Amino acid sequence: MEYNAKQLQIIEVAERLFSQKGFAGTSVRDIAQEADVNVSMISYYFGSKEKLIEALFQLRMTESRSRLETLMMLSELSALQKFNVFIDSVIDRLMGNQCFHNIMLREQLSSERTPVISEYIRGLKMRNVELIKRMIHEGQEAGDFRKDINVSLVTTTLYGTVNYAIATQDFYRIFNNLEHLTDDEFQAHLRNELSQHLKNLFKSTITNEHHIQN
Amino acid sequence: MEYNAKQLQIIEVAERLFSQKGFAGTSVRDIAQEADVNVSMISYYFGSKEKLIEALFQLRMTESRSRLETLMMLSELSALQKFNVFIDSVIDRLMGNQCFHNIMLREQLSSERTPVISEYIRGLKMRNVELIKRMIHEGQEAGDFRKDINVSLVTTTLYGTVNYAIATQDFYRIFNNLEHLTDDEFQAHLRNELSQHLKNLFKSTITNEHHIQN
DNA sequence: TTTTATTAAACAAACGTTTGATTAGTAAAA
DNA sequence: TTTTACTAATCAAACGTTTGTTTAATAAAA
Repeated sequence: MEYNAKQLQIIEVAERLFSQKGFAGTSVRDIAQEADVNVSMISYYFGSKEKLIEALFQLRMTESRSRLETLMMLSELSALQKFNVFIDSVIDRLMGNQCFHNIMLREQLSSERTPVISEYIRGLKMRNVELIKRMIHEGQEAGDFRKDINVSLVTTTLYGTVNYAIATQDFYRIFNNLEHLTDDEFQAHLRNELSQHLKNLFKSTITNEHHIQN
Repeated sequence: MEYNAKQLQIIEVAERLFSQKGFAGTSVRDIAQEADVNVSMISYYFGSKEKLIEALFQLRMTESRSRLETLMMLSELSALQKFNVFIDSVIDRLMGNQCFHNIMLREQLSSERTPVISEYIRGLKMRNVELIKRMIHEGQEAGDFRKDINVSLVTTTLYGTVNYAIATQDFYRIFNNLEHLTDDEFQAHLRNELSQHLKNLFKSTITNEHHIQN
């Protein structure tokens, strides 16, 4: 589906408002006002408020589809290096699309509100966890990774940490006295700290490192 | 504040519905119907829908207040043992009150919807992260823990993992072929796996263990 | 009797959506 | 070239519902 400038404007405003106030907490009049269009244009272009959020999901999910999969395949990196690349890509993806991933997280908290969206999310999650599974198995066969890794929970910690860090970034900023930084500087800082933290966290747990040393 | 049976019934139904459909997505008529009371009883007892969710927060937050703090103080456990006790207590608290913590996570995703509730959450988060900070410093002074631990991000990983695991438990269940378990069995299983996973994760990263062995 | 609890009905406001009219641009017919 | 026909975009207004809350009357409890 191709969208014209006005349609994209509506989608982008909707994304920001849904992220800030939730789907039910945002009225089509809110969206219309901020996007500077007539209320009826939303029904006219998308059919309904429900179809609008579906259009948002369809747009954002096809955007980010499978860039990573190919990158993971053809590389000559070690399993751990691949895993580190993946960590950074998750951080970049989530921090670079905070509004959308905020909406997506909220949707996961609701018990199956919309079949269409649930299906999008399930598909995305399945692809991600399968990717991690393959990466870990690769490392295990090379003898680099431990055998007793719970793939689901490694995935959960990775996405859970990044999601929660984004959700609570205001608290993080205050608690660590980073209010003197500009917004961009703080975002970069958080990215780096998250990257370092997660790489450390997983390195010592999924590799055989300290087992060999015994 | 003391609540009678009918008030508690309203609060509990509201908690379940807010958790399932969000605050804005739940109408007072929904709540009244499921709680089997007249719509006007909500205004009568709580003043407004907004005050109802504030009452819910006040109730649930005073319930769980500071049981843990005392337990942490007087114990003769090692720093790592204390940390493990803390991990289990977080898992128990969040998994034992999934509806409420679902609501709380949702509130954190919204940018400061209600000052009262934001303040409750900020206070709780501050106490939790300070508790972890003290625990980590204790371990560092005993020489058991590494010096370069980011307290905020350790906290983020702990709460982020448990929150996200709860939010995506249906997916976890399917992906790991655990549909044959009863709901209770699955909950117990998830608890155990989470506990083991998080203890492993943190043990290797926050202790000096494999540094000493070098 | 006074206070508390409960109800059905009513309220204005906000909701998502539809309507019918109008505009501007393009294509077809004269 | 002028006229007619058609289309997509836009709008203010109105539609019927649902929203949270209040009211006024009644029942129960103190």
